[in-house]
Amino acid sequence: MAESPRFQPVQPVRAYERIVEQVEDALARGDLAPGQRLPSERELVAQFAVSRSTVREALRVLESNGVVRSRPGDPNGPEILPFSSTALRKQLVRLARVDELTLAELIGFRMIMDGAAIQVASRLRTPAQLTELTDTLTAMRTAIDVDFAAFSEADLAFHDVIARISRNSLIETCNEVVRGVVLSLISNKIAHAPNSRALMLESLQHHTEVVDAIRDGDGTAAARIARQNMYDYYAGYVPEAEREALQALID
Amino acid sequence: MAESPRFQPVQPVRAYERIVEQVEDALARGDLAPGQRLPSERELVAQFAVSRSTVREALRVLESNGVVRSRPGDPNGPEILPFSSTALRKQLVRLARVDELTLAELIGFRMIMDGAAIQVASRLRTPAQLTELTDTLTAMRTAIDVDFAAFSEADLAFHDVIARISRNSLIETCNEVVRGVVLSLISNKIAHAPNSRALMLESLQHHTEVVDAIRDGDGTAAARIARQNMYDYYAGYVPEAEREALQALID
DNA sequence: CAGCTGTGACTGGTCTGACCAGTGGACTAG
DNA sequence: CTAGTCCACTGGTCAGACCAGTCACAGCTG
Repeated sequence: MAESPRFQPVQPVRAYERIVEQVEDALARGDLAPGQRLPSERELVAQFAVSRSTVREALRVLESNGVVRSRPGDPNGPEILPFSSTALRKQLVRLARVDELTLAELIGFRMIMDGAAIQVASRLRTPAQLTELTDTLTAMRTAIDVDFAAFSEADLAFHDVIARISRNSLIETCNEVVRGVVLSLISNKIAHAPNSRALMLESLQHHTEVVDAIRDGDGTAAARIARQNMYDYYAGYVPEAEREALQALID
Repeated sequence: MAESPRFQPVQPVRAYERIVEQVEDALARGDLAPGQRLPSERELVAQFAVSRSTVREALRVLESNGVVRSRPGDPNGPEILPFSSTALRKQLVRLARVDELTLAELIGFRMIMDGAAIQVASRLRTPAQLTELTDTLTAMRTAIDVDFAAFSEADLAFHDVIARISRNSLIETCNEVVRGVVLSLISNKIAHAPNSRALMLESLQHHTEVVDAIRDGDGTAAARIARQNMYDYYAGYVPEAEREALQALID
């Protein structure tokens, strides 16, 4: 033989995988859209010509991936869900536990992403978007007197506006996911919330400085301030030995 | 009643979910480690006191999440897998399709992450690590004469060293995942590989400039060069209207 | 007529038991 | 000690059954 073709290792394809594949392809092609319904399990049994066990295994995988949701008794069948970052977060949490991701790595990640989003935003922002930012600042200010939860919500809204301005939803999705992981790690390790009002005031001050820098159009400064703020906020939870890598992110 | 406690919406917990939960908890606690084996399905039926269907649905979910792998006939039972970014990538690909993530967003993400890693690396690098970097450069140079695949491999090794120096494996994991998504998107849309040798030479030149900047300890410059290089490399695939957001990342 | 209620046809969740092709370790023959 | 055979066991799939829950609708009540 002239040349042995490079063969690929082959593993058996299970029936339920073909079903998952077909559903995901239909979703990618647009034949299936969020909000639509899948036929009932027994109907799928007929369409795919397999047993109900097989259909159910496929549905369990799709459900675990956040593609569909089944509810018993629902005559409309399983529902196609809109994308949510839940599954992404789940994988990241797993990565954090199994691969021994440190808190410092997660915070460093957020410092990078948040700083970058603000840098882009200060370049691309329109005057209207700038006032939108200042509006969220006032919303944060009033939320301080209400509740810590309300303040968190206003904070989220702020970052949401930043993400919209920077025209990169991936950044914001990652930010949100990692933020959730960080919070869960911290609340697992440390019972905190000491003097939350002072924290909120400080955070508001920081955000105000960032918006000022964005107004000036100085993206580098805005990003530096944002990273510094996040460092100040979280560094207390990070072992001293790992702080150096975070400080290196600030200049 | 004095104050109505805030009730949580409740959804039924299915039996297979409890099984998944128990396995993942055992993994998080360290009672189960990659390489170990789960009991066989029929043994699990006895231990969890449920039917085989239920056990199998749990195993399908775990398998879909990259936690275990079942092989028919294996008397040792399902294998606990080490973490791999495959599941993470799967979710990201889904995000890209369903949430209409643009190529520009993905590339912007990589510009940010890669630049940040290089910035940290130029601050933290030891002399030994610096020579390690130059070593990978020479490896890339020799790989050019071999194969494009070999060059890609050397390129990956370079970024691996960067990640190690910057002490943040999350950055590198995300980089790798997004890189895979970008490549799949590009190869789907464009049949390319024109004059690959010139591309490799140019890429090598860029990497050399980055290492020079790292040697000088100028993190800002190193990061800018890296981002500029990535922009040059990918901008051709991005619609002009979306390039502005990428350019804003470069300064 | 509007509004409530009871009912029944369906849903998904779980179980039982069965068959098959394939695997790998133990056992045997050399 | 090695090479080959064999068989207990594995996971993949199927068929059929039961249950609790949901929802649409017919029919009743005011």
